[in-house]
Amino acid sequence: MNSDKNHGKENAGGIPNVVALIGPTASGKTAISIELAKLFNAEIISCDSRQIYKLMDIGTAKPSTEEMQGIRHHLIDIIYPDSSFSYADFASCAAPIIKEILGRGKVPFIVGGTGFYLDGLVNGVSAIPEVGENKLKNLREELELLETAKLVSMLNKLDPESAARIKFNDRQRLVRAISVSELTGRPFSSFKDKKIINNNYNYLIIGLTKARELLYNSINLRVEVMFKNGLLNEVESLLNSGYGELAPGMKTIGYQECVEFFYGRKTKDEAMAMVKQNTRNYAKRQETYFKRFKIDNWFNKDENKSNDKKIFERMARLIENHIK
RNA sequence: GCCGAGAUAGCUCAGUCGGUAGAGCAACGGACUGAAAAUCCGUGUGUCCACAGUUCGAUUCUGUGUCUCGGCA
Repeated sequence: MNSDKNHGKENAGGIPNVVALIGPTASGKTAISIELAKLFNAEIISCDSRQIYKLMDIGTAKPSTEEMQGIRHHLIDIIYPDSSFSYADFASCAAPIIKEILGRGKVPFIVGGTGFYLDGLVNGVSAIPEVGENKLKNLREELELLETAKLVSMLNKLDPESAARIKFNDRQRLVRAISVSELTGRPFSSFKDKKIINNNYNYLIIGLTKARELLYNSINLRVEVMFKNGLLNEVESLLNSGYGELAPGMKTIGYQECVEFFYGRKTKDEAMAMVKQNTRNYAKRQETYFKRFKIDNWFNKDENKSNDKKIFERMARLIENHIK
């Protein structure tokens, strides 16, 4: 899967170059990204839907200040766990930051595991008009009370195309499609054209992963370390601060299971086992999503430390060719 | 040692009034237009513990053995 192929682009028309590193959780992105950032005078834009949350450090494997080694990181710690942050929010926040970084003569380096976020930035998001957050929220809450069959028949009337495409049990997508159709007066499926939010940068996307079994081992180990480092305390203090299980930020692997423990629905061991299990399942979903980027710059880490060095060097060469 | 219960998919178990079997979880694969660490979909051959008996046919009934878990000693 690894490739030495030269991806340096001619960059005609002066389109600015941006580098992105994706990979499943626990693949080792953080450490290598900081080393690469040091080498290329880059600033990192986190592409991680959980590290955006303040007060959630241990369970999101957020890099500490020491780990960052002076490399500037963006889009970490930007909201509290009671707010949500959509992929469109990510695209519209990241675009101006990329511009700023380029303005400083530095390399914008997007790093993270939220493929959907990167997708929105690179391929654009749909231009759905603002309908008012409260209206949307109220309608959504109303719809969530309805039976699935009812939702399906509603969507069939409003937008048969979406109804045909959305899987029958996928209530989240049914509710979304109905609310957009209803509030905009246009079928949801009519918004499928994507709009590029930024200035259409020239992206180099690099992937970092591990063989499945090794990845699962790393995940299991990382979860144990999180518990040792006080994940339960972190969750307890979030609960004490009023962030309950319904807060968007708390719908996070590692947090939801610990909440179950504090509510007496699970033992500590069960909670930890569930965190491991859910993280493994999540990593698999991430890998499926990454396939849509159709990149051939994938690197497989293994247990051999000397290969880490080779991977670093190959990535560095790719980046060098891309940004020159 | 005796009495009872059990042995079926990687795990927990259901089932077959005798015609070689199926759920949940795991695993694997997939989808993804503002919740994405979210949400949802698809994929089930496994000496049905072993041996013998009955039977056209046994994973199913009978016997013996082995192992596991209870209880009593």
